[in-house]
Amino acid sequence: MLDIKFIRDNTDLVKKAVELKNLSLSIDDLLKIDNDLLEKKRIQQALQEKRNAHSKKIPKASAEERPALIEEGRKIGQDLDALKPEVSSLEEQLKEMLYRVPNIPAEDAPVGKDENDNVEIEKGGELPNFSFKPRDHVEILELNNWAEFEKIGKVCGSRSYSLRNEMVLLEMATHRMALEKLKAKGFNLVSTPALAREHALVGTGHFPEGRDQVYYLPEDDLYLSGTAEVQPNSLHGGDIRKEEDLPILYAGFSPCFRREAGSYGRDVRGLIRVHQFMKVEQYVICKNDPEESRKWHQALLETSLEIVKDLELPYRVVECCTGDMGTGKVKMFDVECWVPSEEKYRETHSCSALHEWQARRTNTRYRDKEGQVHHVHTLNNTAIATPRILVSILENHQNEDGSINLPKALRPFMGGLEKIKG
RNA sequence: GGAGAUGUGGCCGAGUGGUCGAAGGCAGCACCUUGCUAAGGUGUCGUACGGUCUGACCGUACCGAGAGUUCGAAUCUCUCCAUCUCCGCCA
Repeated sequence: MLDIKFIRDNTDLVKKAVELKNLSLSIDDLLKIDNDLLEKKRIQQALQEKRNAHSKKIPKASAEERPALIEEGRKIGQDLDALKPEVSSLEEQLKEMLYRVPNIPAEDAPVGKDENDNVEIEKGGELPNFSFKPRDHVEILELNNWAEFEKIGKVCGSRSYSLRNEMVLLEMATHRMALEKLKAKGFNLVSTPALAREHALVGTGHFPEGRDQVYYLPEDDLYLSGTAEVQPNSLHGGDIRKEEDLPILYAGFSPCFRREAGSYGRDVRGLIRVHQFMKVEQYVICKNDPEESRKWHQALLETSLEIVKDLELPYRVVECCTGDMGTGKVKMFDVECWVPSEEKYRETHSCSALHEWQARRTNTRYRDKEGQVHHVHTLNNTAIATPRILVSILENHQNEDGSINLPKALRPFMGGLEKIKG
Protein backbone atom coordinates (compact mmCIF):
# COMPACT_ATOMS: atom_id res chain seq x y z
CA MET A 1 0.00 0.00 0.00
CA LEU A 2 1.22 3.48 -0.79
CA ASP A 3 0.51 6.59 1.23
CA ILE A 4 -2.54 8.35 -0.19
CA LYS A 5 -0.64 11.63 0.10
CA PHE A 6 2.16 10.16 -1.97
CA ILE A 7 -0.37 9.12 -4.62
CA ARG A 8 -1.86 12.63 -4.64
CA ASP A 9 1.55 14.27 -4.97
CA ASN A 10 3.14 11.79 -7.38
CA THR A 11 0.22 10.80 -9.54
CA ASP A 12 2.26 10.44 -12.72
CA LEU A 13 4.79 8.19 -11.01
CA VAL A 14 2.04 5.93 -9.70
CA LYS A 15 0.31 5.79 -13.09
CA LYS A 16 3.63 4.85 -14.64
CA ALA A 17 4.00 2.02 -12.12
CA VAL A 18 0.53 0.71 -12.99
CA GLU A 19 1.59 0.67 -16.62
CA LEU A 20 5.01 -0.92 -15.98
CA LYS A 21 3.40 -3.67 -13.92
CA ASN A 22 0.69 -4.38 -16.47
CA LEU A 23 -2.15 -3.69 -14.08
CA SER A 24 -5.61 -2.44 -14.83
CA LEU A 25 -6.35 0.13 -12.20
CA SER A 26 -7.55 3.68 -12.65
CA ILE A 27 -5.61 6.10 -10.49
CA ASP A 28 -7.92 8.88 -11.65
CA ASP A 29 -10.92 6.98 -10.26
CA LEU A 30 -9.03 6.49 -7.03
CA LEU A 31 -8.23 10.18 -6.70
CA LYS A 32 -11.83 11.07 -7.48
CA ILE A 33 -13.01 8.85 -4.63
CA ASP A 34 -10.32 10.26 -2.36
CA ASN A 35 -11.46 13.77 -3.17
CA ASP A 36 -15.13 13.00 -2.59
CA LEU A 37 -14.29 11.32 0.68
CA LEU A 38 -12.25 14.28 1.90
CA GLU A 39 -15.10 16.61 1.14
CA LYS A 40 -17.62 14.43 2.97
CA LYS A 41 -15.27 14.03 5.91
CA ARG A 42 -14.87 17.77 6.29
CA ILE A 43 -18.63 18.13 6.51
CA GLN A 44 -18.77 15.23 8.95
CA GLN A 45 -16.09 16.76 11.14
CA ALA A 46 -17.85 20.09 11.24
CA LEU A 47 -21.06 18.34 12.31
CA GLN A 48 -19.24 16.37 14.98
CA GLU A 49 -17.70 19.56 16.28
CA LYS A 50 -21.15 21.10 16.45
CA ARG A 51 -22.54 18.06 18.23
CA ASN A 52 -19.78 17.99 20.81
CA ALA A 53 -20.16 21.69 21.59
CA HIS A 54 -23.91 21.32 21.77
CA SER A 55 -23.99 18.36 24.11
CA LYS A 56 -21.68 20.17 26.51
CA LYS A 57 -24.37 22.80 27.01
CA ILE A 58 -27.03 20.34 28.12
CA PRO A 59 -25.76 19.44 31.61
CA LYS A 60 -25.60 23.16 32.46
CA ALA A 61 -29.02 23.97 31.07
CA SER A 62 -32.07 24.36 33.26
CA ALA A 63 -34.85 21.81 33.23
CA GLU A 64 -37.03 24.07 31.06
CA GLU A 65 -34.32 24.62 28.46
CA ARG A 66 -33.38 21.00 28.11
CA PRO A 67 -36.13 19.54 25.89
CA ALA A 68 -35.42 22.10 23.15
CA LEU A 69 -31.68 21.51 23.34
CA ILE A 70 -32.09 17.75 23.21
CA GLU A 71 -34.34 18.12 20.21
CA GLU A 72 -31.72 20.24 18.47
CA GLY A 73 -29.06 17.68 19.30
CA ARG A 74 -31.21 14.97 17.81
CA LYS A 75 -31.32 16.90 14.55
CA ILE A 76 -27.54 17.13 14.42
CA GLY A 77 -27.45 13.40 15.06
CA GLN A 78 -29.80 12.84 12.14
CA ASP A 79 -27.58 14.87 9.82
CA LEU A 80 -24.61 12.80 10.92
CA ASP A 81 -26.48 9.55 10.43
CA ALA A 82 -27.43 10.61 6.93
CA LEU A 83 -23.78 11.19 6.10
CA LYS A 84 -22.46 8.00 7.60
CA PRO A 85 -23.35 5.48 4.86
CA GLU A 86 -21.83 7.71 2.19
CA VAL A 87 -18.60 8.13 4.12
CA SER A 88 -18.19 4.48 4.97
CA SER A 89 -19.00 3.41 1.43
CA LEU A 90 -16.37 5.79 0.04
CA GLU A 91 -13.88 4.67 2.67
CA GLU A 92 -14.48 1.06 1.71
CA GLN A 93 -14.03 1.80 -1.98
CA LEU A 94 -10.86 3.77 -1.36
CA LYS A 95 -9.36 1.08 0.85
CA GLU A 96 -10.13 -1.61 -1.69
CA MET A 97 -8.40 0.42 -4.43
CA LEU A 98 -5.45 1.38 -2.25
CA TYR A 99 -4.74 -2.29 -1.61
CA ARG A 100 -4.32 -2.72 -5.34
CA VAL A 101 -2.07 0.24 -6.00
CA PRO A 102 1.37 -1.08 -6.97
CA ASN A 103 4.64 -0.10 -5.41
CA ILE A 104 6.98 1.99 -7.54
CA PRO A 105 9.63 -0.23 -9.14
CA ALA A 106 13.24 0.74 -8.54
CA GLU A 107 14.68 2.96 -11.23
CA ASP A 108 17.21 0.32 -12.19
CA ALA A 109 14.66 -2.51 -12.37
CA PRO A 110 14.45 -3.90 -15.91
CA VAL A 111 11.31 -2.84 -17.73
CA GLY A 112 9.36 -5.67 -19.29
CA LYS A 113 6.07 -7.45 -19.72
CA ASP A 114 6.53 -10.93 -18.26
CA GLU A 115 9.12 -13.48 -17.22
CA ASN A 116 10.58 -13.56 -20.71
CA ASP A 117 11.90 -10.05 -20.11
CA ASN A 118 13.73 -10.97 -16.93
CA VAL A 119 17.45 -10.31 -17.08
CA GLU A 120 20.12 -12.82 -16.21
CA ILE A 121 22.69 -11.11 -14.01
CA GLU A 122 24.82 -13.92 -12.67
CA LYS A 123 25.61 -17.52 -13.43
CA GLY A 124 27.57 -20.04 -11.36
CA GLY A 125 28.54 -23.67 -11.06
CA GLU A 126 29.43 -26.20 -13.73
CA LEU A 127 26.68 -27.86 -15.74
CA PRO A 128 27.01 -31.62 -15.28
CA ASN A 129 28.48 -33.64 -18.12
CA PHE A 130 27.22 -37.20 -17.79
CA SER A 131 29.08 -40.15 -19.27
CA PHE A 132 25.84 -42.13 -19.13
CA LYS A 133 22.22 -41.50 -19.93
CA PRO A 134 21.00 -39.47 -16.94
CA ARG A 135 17.63 -40.14 -15.37
CA ASP A 136 15.10 -37.49 -14.47
CA HIS A 137 14.28 -37.02 -10.80
CA VAL A 138 11.11 -39.10 -10.94
CA GLU A 139 13.02 -42.08 -12.34
CA ILE A 140 15.70 -41.70 -9.68
CA LEU A 141 13.12 -41.51 -6.90
CA GLU A 142 11.23 -44.55 -8.11
CA LEU A 143 14.37 -46.62 -8.70
CA ASN A 144 15.48 -46.03 -5.09
CA ASN A 145 12.05 -46.29 -3.51
CA TRP A 146 12.42 -42.68 -2.39
CA ALA A 147 8.95 -41.49 -3.27
CA GLU A 148 5.44 -42.60 -4.08
CA PHE A 149 3.43 -40.73 -6.70
CA GLU A 150 0.82 -43.05 -8.19
CA LYS A 151 -1.38 -44.00 -5.30
CA ILE A 152 -0.87 -40.93 -3.16
CA GLY A 153 -2.72 -38.80 -5.69
CA LYS A 154 -5.81 -40.97 -5.23
CA VAL A 155 -5.58 -40.48 -1.49
CA CYS A 156 -4.58 -36.82 -1.30
CA GLY A 157 -5.54 -35.25 -4.61
CA SER A 158 -3.59 -34.06 -7.63
CA ARG A 159 -0.01 -32.83 -7.33
CA SER A 160 0.56 -34.99 -4.27
CA TYR A 161 3.83 -36.69 -3.51
CA SER A 162 5.11 -38.76 -0.67
CA LEU A 163 8.81 -38.94 0.09
CA ARG A 164 10.29 -42.13 1.52
CA ASN A 165 13.34 -43.39 3.33
CA GLU A 166 16.58 -41.50 2.53
CA MET A 167 14.59 -38.77 0.77
CA VAL A 168 12.84 -37.90 4.03
CA LEU A 169 16.21 -37.56 5.70
CA LEU A 170 17.63 -35.57 2.80
CA GLU A 171 14.71 -33.18 2.90
CA MET A 172 15.24 -32.57 6.59
CA ALA A 173 18.99 -32.22 6.09
CA THR A 174 18.55 -29.37 3.62
CA HIS A 175 16.35 -27.48 6.07
CA ARG A 176 18.68 -28.16 8.94
CA MET A 177 21.60 -26.88 6.91
CA ALA A 178 19.75 -23.69 5.97
CA LEU A 179 18.57 -23.06 9.53
CA GLU A 180 22.09 -23.47 10.92
CA LYS A 181 23.40 -20.98 8.41
CA LEU A 182 20.73 -18.41 9.23
CA LYS A 183 21.20 -18.89 12.95
CA ALA A 184 24.89 -18.12 12.48
CA LYS A 185 23.94 -14.94 10.62
CA GLY A 186 21.86 -13.71 13.53
CA PHE A 187 18.39 -14.66 12.32
CA ASN A 188 15.73 -15.72 14.83
CA LEU A 189 14.63 -19.21 13.95
CA VAL A 190 10.86 -19.54 14.11
CA SER A 191 8.60 -22.39 13.18
CA THR A 192 5.39 -20.66 12.26
CA PRO A 193 1.84 -21.91 11.87
CA ALA A 194 0.70 -22.26 8.29
CA LEU A 195 -2.77 -21.15 9.33
CA ALA A 196 -3.52 -17.47 9.06
CA ARG A 197 -6.38 -15.04 9.32
CA GLU A 198 -7.49 -12.98 6.38
CA HIS A 199 -5.89 -9.75 7.58
CA ALA A 200 -2.47 -11.40 7.68
CA LEU A 201 -2.75 -12.28 4.00
CA VAL A 202 -3.93 -8.77 3.19
CA GLY A 203 -0.90 -7.58 5.13
CA THR A 204 1.60 -9.33 2.89
CA GLY A 205 -0.29 -8.41 -0.27
CA HIS A 206 -1.36 -11.96 -1.13
CA PHE A 207 -4.90 -10.61 -0.83
CA PRO A 208 -6.99 -9.25 -2.44
CA GLU A 209 -5.44 -10.23 -5.77
CA GLY A 210 -4.08 -13.71 -5.09
CA ARG A 211 -7.12 -15.01 -3.27
CA ASP A 212 -7.67 -17.85 -5.71
CA GLN A 213 -4.22 -19.27 -4.97
CA VAL A 214 -4.91 -19.76 -1.28
CA TYR A 215 -6.67 -22.63 0.49
CA TYR A 216 -9.56 -21.54 2.70
CA LEU A 217 -11.02 -23.38 5.69
CA PRO A 218 -14.57 -22.06 5.95
CA GLU A 219 -15.46 -23.84 9.20
CA ASP A 220 -12.83 -21.83 11.00
CA ASP A 221 -12.51 -18.84 8.70
CA LEU A 222 -8.79 -19.49 8.32
CA TYR A 223 -6.43 -19.75 5.38
CA LEU A 224 -3.36 -21.90 4.69
CA SER A 225 -0.38 -19.66 3.99
CA GLY A 226 1.69 -20.13 0.89
CA THR A 227 4.79 -18.91 2.70
CA ALA A 228 6.15 -18.31 6.20
CA GLU A 229 6.49 -14.64 5.26
CA VAL A 230 2.85 -14.14 6.25
CA GLN A 231 3.23 -14.63 10.00
CA PRO A 232 6.34 -12.56 10.81
CA ASN A 233 4.96 -9.78 8.63
CA SER A 234 1.81 -9.50 10.73
CA LEU A 235 3.44 -10.32 14.03
CA HIS A 236 4.52 -6.72 14.58
CA GLY A 237 1.45 -5.15 12.98
CA GLY A 238 0.31 -2.04 14.83
CA ASP A 239 3.62 -1.74 16.67
CA ILE A 240 5.68 1.38 16.97
CA ARG A 241 9.10 0.01 17.76
CA LYS A 242 12.30 1.77 18.66
CA GLU A 243 14.86 2.31 15.94
CA GLU A 244 17.36 0.34 18.04
CA ASP A 245 15.11 -2.73 17.71
CA LEU A 246 15.80 -2.84 13.99
CA PRO A 247 16.62 -4.80 11.98
CA ILE A 248 14.47 -7.75 13.02
CA LEU A 249 15.55 -10.95 11.29
CA TYR A 250 13.45 -14.10 11.05
CA ALA A 251 14.09 -17.47 9.51
CA GLY A 252 10.56 -18.87 9.29
CA PHE A 253 10.17 -22.61 8.91
CA SER A 254 6.73 -23.83 7.90
CA PRO A 255 4.65 -25.99 5.62
CA CYS A 256 3.38 -23.98 2.66
CA PHE A 257 0.22 -24.47 0.63
CA ARG A 258 -0.61 -23.28 -2.85
CA ARG A 259 -3.67 -24.08 -4.90
CA GLU A 260 -1.84 -23.61 -8.20
CA ALA A 261 -5.14 -22.56 -9.74
CA GLY A 262 -4.75 -21.93 -13.43
CA SER A 263 -1.63 -24.06 -13.80
CA TYR A 264 -3.40 -27.27 -14.85
CA GLY A 265 -1.14 -29.32 -17.03
CA ARG A 266 2.00 -27.40 -16.14
CA ASP A 267 4.72 -29.39 -14.38
CA VAL A 268 2.30 -32.12 -13.39
CA ARG A 269 5.05 -34.71 -13.19
CA GLY A 270 7.27 -35.03 -10.13
CA LEU A 271 8.24 -32.56 -7.48
CA ILE A 272 8.46 -29.25 -9.31
CA ARG A 273 5.01 -27.85 -8.74
CA VAL A 274 3.09 -29.21 -5.76
CA HIS A 275 0.31 -28.03 -3.46
CA GLN A 276 2.15 -28.57 -0.21
CA PHE A 277 5.82 -28.10 0.57
CA MET A 278 8.26 -27.15 3.31
CA LYS A 279 10.16 -23.91 3.28
CA VAL A 280 12.63 -21.88 5.30
CA GLU A 281 12.00 -18.24 4.52
CA GLN A 282 14.27 -15.32 5.32
CA TYR A 283 12.36 -12.28 6.51
CA VAL A 284 13.80 -8.86 7.34
CA ILE A 285 12.21 -5.83 8.96
CA CYS A 286 14.52 -2.83 8.71
CA LYS A 287 14.38 0.93 8.95
CA ASN A 288 12.86 3.13 6.30
CA ASP A 289 15.87 3.82 4.14
CA PRO A 290 16.27 2.72 0.52
CA GLU A 291 20.00 2.18 1.03
CA GLU A 292 19.42 -0.01 4.06
CA SER A 293 16.80 -1.97 2.10
CA ARG A 294 19.17 -2.41 -0.79
CA LYS A 295 21.88 -3.67 1.53
CA TRP A 296 19.56 -6.27 3.02
CA HIS A 297 18.25 -7.26 -0.37
CA GLN A 298 21.81 -8.06 -1.44
CA ALA A 299 22.51 -9.85 1.83
CA LEU A 300 19.42 -12.05 1.44
CA LEU A 301 20.37 -12.88 -2.11
CA GLU A 302 23.92 -13.66 -1.01
CA THR A 303 22.67 -16.12 1.62
CA SER A 304 20.62 -18.00 -0.93
CA LEU A 305 23.58 -18.18 -3.25
CA GLU A 306 25.75 -19.54 -0.44
CA ILE A 307 23.18 -22.27 0.10
CA VAL A 308 22.97 -23.11 -3.58
CA LYS A 309 26.76 -23.21 -3.79
CA ASP A 310 26.91 -25.38 -0.68
CA LEU A 311 24.58 -27.76 -2.47
CA GLU A 312 27.02 -27.66 -5.43
CA LEU A 313 24.26 -26.80 -7.88
CA PRO A 314 24.64 -24.92 -11.14
CA TYR A 315 22.56 -21.77 -10.80
CA ARG A 316 21.78 -18.42 -12.24
CA VAL A 317 20.31 -15.23 -10.87
CA VAL A 318 17.73 -13.30 -12.83
CA GLU A 319 16.47 -9.88 -12.04
CA CYS A 320 12.73 -9.81 -12.51
CA CYS A 321 11.34 -7.18 -14.82
CA THR A 322 8.62 -4.75 -13.80
CA GLY A 323 5.86 -6.89 -15.33
CA ASP A 324 6.92 -10.03 -13.45
CA MET A 325 7.86 -8.69 -10.05
CA GLY A 326 4.46 -8.48 -8.46
CA THR A 327 2.40 -5.55 -7.29
CA GLY A 328 4.11 -4.73 -4.02
CA LYS A 329 7.70 -5.07 -5.00
CA VAL A 330 10.37 -2.50 -5.66
CA LYS A 331 12.99 -4.94 -6.82
CA MET A 332 13.13 -8.71 -7.14
CA PHE A 333 15.67 -11.40 -7.93
CA ASP A 334 15.00 -15.06 -8.61
CA VAL A 335 17.63 -17.71 -8.07
CA GLU A 336 17.21 -20.62 -10.44
CA CYS A 337 18.89 -24.01 -10.28
CA TRP A 338 19.75 -26.25 -13.18
CA VAL A 339 17.45 -29.16 -13.97
CA PRO A 340 19.37 -31.47 -16.35
CA SER A 341 16.34 -33.45 -17.57
CA GLU A 342 14.64 -30.27 -18.72
CA GLU A 343 17.89 -28.65 -19.79
CA LYS A 344 16.91 -25.45 -18.11
CA TYR A 345 17.09 -23.48 -14.88
CA ARG A 346 14.08 -23.58 -12.58
CA GLU A 347 13.20 -21.03 -9.93
CA THR A 348 14.13 -22.17 -6.43
CA HIS A 349 14.42 -18.86 -4.58
CA SER A 350 12.66 -15.55 -4.83
CA CYS A 351 14.16 -12.45 -3.24
CA SER A 352 12.01 -9.34 -2.84
CA ALA A 353 12.31 -5.83 -1.50
CA LEU A 354 8.99 -4.15 -0.72
CA HIS A 355 10.02 -0.94 1.05
CA GLU A 356 7.03 0.20 3.14
CA TRP A 357 4.33 -1.39 0.99
CA GLN A 358 3.66 -4.25 3.45
CA ALA A 359 4.33 -2.14 6.53
CA ARG A 360 1.57 0.29 5.58
CA ARG A 361 -0.85 -2.61 5.33
CA THR A 362 0.07 -4.02 8.73
CA ASN A 363 0.81 -0.56 10.17
CA THR A 364 4.23 -1.57 11.45
CA ARG A 365 6.27 1.47 12.45
CA TYR A 366 9.24 2.66 14.48
CA ARG A 367 10.32 5.90 16.08
CA ASP A 368 13.65 7.28 14.96
CA LYS A 369 16.15 9.02 17.20
CA GLU A 370 14.51 12.39 16.55
CA GLY A 371 11.14 11.00 17.64
CA GLN A 372 9.70 10.82 14.13
CA VAL A 373 7.51 7.83 13.33
CA HIS A 374 8.13 5.89 10.12
CA HIS A 375 6.88 2.71 8.52
CA VAL A 376 9.47 -0.06 8.43
CA HIS A 377 10.79 -1.65 5.27
CA THR A 378 10.35 -5.38 4.71
CA LEU A 379 12.18 -7.92 2.59
CA ASN A 380 11.97 -11.63 2.06
CA ASN A 381 13.76 -14.44 0.32
CA THR A 382 13.64 -18.19 0.23
CA ALA A 383 16.44 -19.94 2.09
CA ILE A 384 15.42 -23.42 1.02
CA ALA A 385 12.21 -24.92 -0.32
CA THR A 386 11.63 -28.64 -0.60
CA PRO A 387 10.84 -30.75 -2.49
CA ARG A 388 11.65 -28.51 -5.45
CA ILE A 389 15.32 -28.14 -4.57
CA LEU A 390 15.58 -31.94 -4.32
CA VAL A 391 14.92 -32.12 -8.06
CA SER A 392 18.16 -30.33 -8.80
CA ILE A 393 20.10 -32.14 -6.10
CA LEU A 394 19.03 -35.55 -7.39
CA GLU A 395 19.49 -34.87 -11.07
CA ASN A 396 22.80 -33.00 -10.86
CA HIS A 397 24.48 -35.37 -8.41
CA GLN A 398 23.29 -38.70 -9.83
CA ASN A 399 25.48 -41.68 -10.71
CA GLU A 400 24.88 -44.31 -13.36
CA ASP A 401 23.61 -46.82 -10.79
CA GLY A 402 20.99 -44.37 -9.57
CA SER A 403 22.84 -43.46 -6.38
CA ILE A 404 23.34 -39.83 -5.39
CA ASN A 405 26.56 -38.13 -4.31
CA LEU A 406 25.91 -35.87 -1.37
CA PRO A 407 27.36 -32.35 -1.46
CA LYS A 408 29.99 -31.94 1.28
CA ALA A 409 28.01 -29.30 3.16
CA LEU A 410 25.07 -31.66 3.49
CA ARG A 411 27.00 -34.66 4.82
CA PRO A 412 27.14 -33.56 8.46
CA PHE A 413 23.35 -33.56 8.41
CA MET A 414 23.19 -36.98 6.74
CA GLY A 415 25.19 -38.93 9.26
CA GLY A 416 28.44 -38.31 7.41
CA LEU A 417 27.38 -40.27 4.32
CA GLU A 418 29.04 -39.33 1.01
CA LYS A 419 26.50 -41.08 -1.12
CA ILE A 420 22.97 -42.43 -0.79
CA LYS A 421 21.33 -45.34 -2.53
CA GLY A 422 17.91 -46.90 -2.02
C1' G B 1 -17.12 -28.92 23.05
C1' G B 2 -19.06 -26.91 28.22
C1' A B 3 -18.67 -23.13 32.55
C1' G B 4 -16.60 -18.65 34.32
C1' A B 5 -13.27 -14.22 34.45
C1' U B 6 -10.56 -10.43 32.03
C1' G B 7 -9.04 -6.83 27.88
C1' U B 8 -7.66 1.30 29.40
C1' G B 9 -1.52 5.01 26.79
C1' G B 10 5.78 1.78 26.58
C1' C B 11 4.41 -0.76 31.50
C1' C B 12 1.35 -0.86 36.15
C1' G B 13 -3.30 1.06 37.27
C1' A B 14 -7.89 4.60 38.41
C1' G B 15 -12.28 5.41 36.04
C1' U B 16 -19.84 2.51 35.97
C1' G B 17 -23.31 8.25 31.14
C1' G B 18 -21.43 14.90 30.46
C1' U B 19 -16.36 18.66 33.75
C1' C B 20 -12.09 11.99 30.35
C1' G B 21 -7.43 11.64 25.31
C1' A B 22 -8.33 9.71 29.93
C1' A B 23 -6.19 10.44 37.65
C1' G B 24 -1.88 8.35 39.99
C1' G B 25 2.66 5.61 39.68
C1' C B 26 6.89 3.49 36.89
C1' A B 27 9.99 3.89 32.62
C1' G B 28 11.67 7.62 28.84
C1' C B 29 13.12 12.70 27.45
C1' A B 30 14.61 18.04 28.74
C1' C B 31 16.14 21.35 32.29
C1' C B 32 17.34 22.48 37.43
C1' U B 33 19.49 20.89 42.06
C1' U B 34 24.10 18.33 44.17
C1' G B 35 24.86 18.03 51.85
C1' C B 36 17.76 13.95 52.12
C1' U B 37 22.51 11.93 46.89
C1' A B 38 22.73 4.21 43.86
C1' A B 39 18.80 10.89 45.74
C1' G B 40 15.46 15.40 44.97
C1' G B 41 12.62 19.20 41.97
C1' U B 42 10.14 21.23 37.55
C1' G B 43 8.44 20.44 32.86
C1' U B 44 7.52 17.13 28.89
C1' C B 45 5.82 12.57 27.36
C1' G B 46 0.30 8.47 22.02
C1' U B 47 -1.30 7.87 16.83
C1' A B 48 -3.96 9.20 12.49
C1' C B 49 -6.68 12.54 9.63
C1' G B 50 -8.44 17.52 8.49
C1' G B 51 -7.92 22.88 8.92
C1' U B 52 -4.71 26.90 9.42
C1' C B 53 -2.44 33.91 10.10
C1' U B 54 2.55 27.16 9.25
C1' G B 55 2.57 29.19 15.82
C1' A B 56 5.13 24.90 20.74
C1' C B 57 -2.26 26.64 17.01
C1' C B 58 -7.42 24.71 16.28
C1' G B 59 -10.69 20.67 15.21
C1' U B 60 -12.09 15.33 14.53
C1' A B 61 -11.41 10.18 15.60
C1' C B 62 -9.26 6.35 18.50
C1' C B 63 -9.73 3.16 26.04
C1' G B 64 -9.13 -5.29 22.15
C1' A B 65 -12.31 -5.03 17.04
C1' G B 66 -17.04 -4.01 14.88
C1' A B 67 -22.15 -2.59 15.38
C1' G B 68 -26.04 -0.40 18.47
C1' U B 69 -28.69 2.73 22.46
C1' U B 70 -28.29 8.15 23.78
C1' C B 71 -28.61 15.17 22.87
C1' G B 72 -23.85 12.98 24.83
C1' A B 73 -20.30 6.40 25.60
C1' A B 74 -13.80 4.24 28.14
C1' U B 75 -18.45 3.79 31.06
C1' C B 76 -24.92 0.71 28.87
C1' U B 77 -26.41 -3.40 24.93
C1' C B 78 -25.06 -6.99 21.06
C1' U B 79 -21.51 -9.68 17.96
C1' C B 80 -16.57 -11.03 17.21
C1' C B 81 -11.34 -11.64 18.71
C1' A B 82 -7.56 -12.59 22.33
C1' U B 83 -5.87 -14.09 27.19
C1' C B 84 -6.54 -16.69 31.94
C1' U B 85 -9.03 -20.60 35.25
C1' C B 86 -11.90 -25.16 35.65
C1' C B 87 -14.28 -29.52 33.15
C1' G B 88 -14.27 -32.65 28.65
C1' C B 89 -11.38 -34.49 24.48
C1' C B 90 -6.59 -35.32 22.50
C1' A B 91 -0.97 -35.75 19.44
